[in-house]
Amino acid sequence: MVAFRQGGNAVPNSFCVHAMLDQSTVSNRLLAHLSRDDFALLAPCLTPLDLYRDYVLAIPNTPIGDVYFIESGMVSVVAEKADGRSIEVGIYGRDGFGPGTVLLGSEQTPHHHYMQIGGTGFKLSTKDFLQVTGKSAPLRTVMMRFIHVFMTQTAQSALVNGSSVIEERLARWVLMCRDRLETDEFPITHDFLSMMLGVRRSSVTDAIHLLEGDALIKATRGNIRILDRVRLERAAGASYGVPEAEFRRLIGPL
Amino acid sequence: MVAFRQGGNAVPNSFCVHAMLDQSTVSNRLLAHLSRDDFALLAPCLTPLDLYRDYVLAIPNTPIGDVYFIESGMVSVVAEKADGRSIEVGIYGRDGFGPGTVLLGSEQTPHHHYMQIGGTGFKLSTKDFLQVTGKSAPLRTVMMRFIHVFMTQTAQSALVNGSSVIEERLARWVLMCRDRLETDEFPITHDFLSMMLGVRRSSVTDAIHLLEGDALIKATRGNIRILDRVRLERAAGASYGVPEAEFRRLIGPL
DNA sequence: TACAGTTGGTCCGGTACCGCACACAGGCCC
DNA sequence: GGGCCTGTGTGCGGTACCGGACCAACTGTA
Repeated sequence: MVAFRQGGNAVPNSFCVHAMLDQSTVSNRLLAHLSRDDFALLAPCLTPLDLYRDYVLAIPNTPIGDVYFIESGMVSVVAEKADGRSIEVGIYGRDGFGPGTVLLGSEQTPHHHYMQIGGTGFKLSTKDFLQVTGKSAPLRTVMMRFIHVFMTQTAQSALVNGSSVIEERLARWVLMCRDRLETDEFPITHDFLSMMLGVRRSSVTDAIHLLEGDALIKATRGNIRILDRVRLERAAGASYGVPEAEFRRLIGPL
Repeated sequence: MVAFRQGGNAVPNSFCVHAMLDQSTVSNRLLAHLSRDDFALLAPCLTPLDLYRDYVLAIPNTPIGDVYFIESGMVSVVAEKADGRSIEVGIYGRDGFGPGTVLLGSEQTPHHHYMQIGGTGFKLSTKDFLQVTGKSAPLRTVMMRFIHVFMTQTAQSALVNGSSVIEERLARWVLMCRDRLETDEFPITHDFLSMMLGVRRSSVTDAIHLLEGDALIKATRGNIRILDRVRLERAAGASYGVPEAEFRRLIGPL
């Protein structure tokens, strides 16, 4: 779980919970890259919580009450068509926060945000988040830059959905997941992947077999393990890398 | 062209060009929806210019010198893969400005921005833009909200690229184009459309024939005319409408 | 140990779209 | 007029992926 030191007594007041958090122990990249002062501004508002699988961070077209910083696990951002078909337009984990739209002047998002892979994180109320970001321009800039990176990721999804075969898109997804989880192995079913990629479940099975055939990954029931990261990147081809490079350029190492 | 009154002499100084512009005559929706004061802040920095077809507003991964507000015509935002394949991730016209990334703390964008259909607009230097948006929170909010809408559009592109047939996607594109041009007829070739949609040129021809067969559009050499807007929306199905609704909710009527 | 629920492997016919190629038509310049 | 470029119509074989179904294998609970 998360490092968490109480300063005095952790009583919520009208504005923030006075919980003292040690910046050197957080694994969220945005929080870690904040200046000491900016972190001190934000930390008292953060409430650590367990983000179990399927935990809902945001419901489409519904006021966003809380903003989340992820420490571990992974969030899927999913767009849904009126006819019921849906597809993942982006993911974030310890590299970011969400839903970012609150910083763009929209108290709603048209997308689902939910934990695809369980983990932990912090939450703070939208109100507190806007108040704190309103106080510090550098802090706001870090958050904005993440939004830019996330937008790039969404654009990349649009690109590969329209121009890459499933095998490549799967390789991309696995790599993106790895980047955010720090592990080579994570729980995921073919069924979920089929929703993420917007394809048929058995097409995912086929694509997994292709990657397994090249000894890039090893799939077991409800689980995928990466065997050869470098060659997996090669398999993803031009699908993978653009938003990741933007992250490093603007924020820092993943 | 664009209504343009000079106040005194239009000499550039170190900060802004002092050109007086009448808010009631601009057709850009963002500029039109600004408060009188915010408009007065921005207007002196705006230089009107002709945005001819293929005019480049932004080159990928290159510092953005100028920001543009579109008065007429249409911009394509295109993502390109390392293997050369590219696809449109969004469009904007008199509904917006670009490249929005400068407001998100990135002086670059990974995407191409260029005039797909020629028109007119205003430009101002990135420096001026940031200075002005730094002065007024309400003005910044309007710009941010447009970025949110554009992000929604990109996400919608990801969704339909992965889950809709070409005919539907073409119908969506034509409708989006119409929304931004105020005309039912506009110049576009099958070849360009094939790049936008990320499909084969002859697949576009086929899709056009399908829509023509239902008397929804009429295509002539290098030109498309909308015959029945309502039924065209029906043909686009669930592909069309989400970002448009966000625009109306957050900014105002198109 | 039996059962139920979940997950994965596989097979079917069907089709949307691909890559490529070639012919033809509209509009322009000499 | 003749030549030329750009844009459009069309055809052919190939394939990636679809929708749907069924069964086998694994896993948790009784």
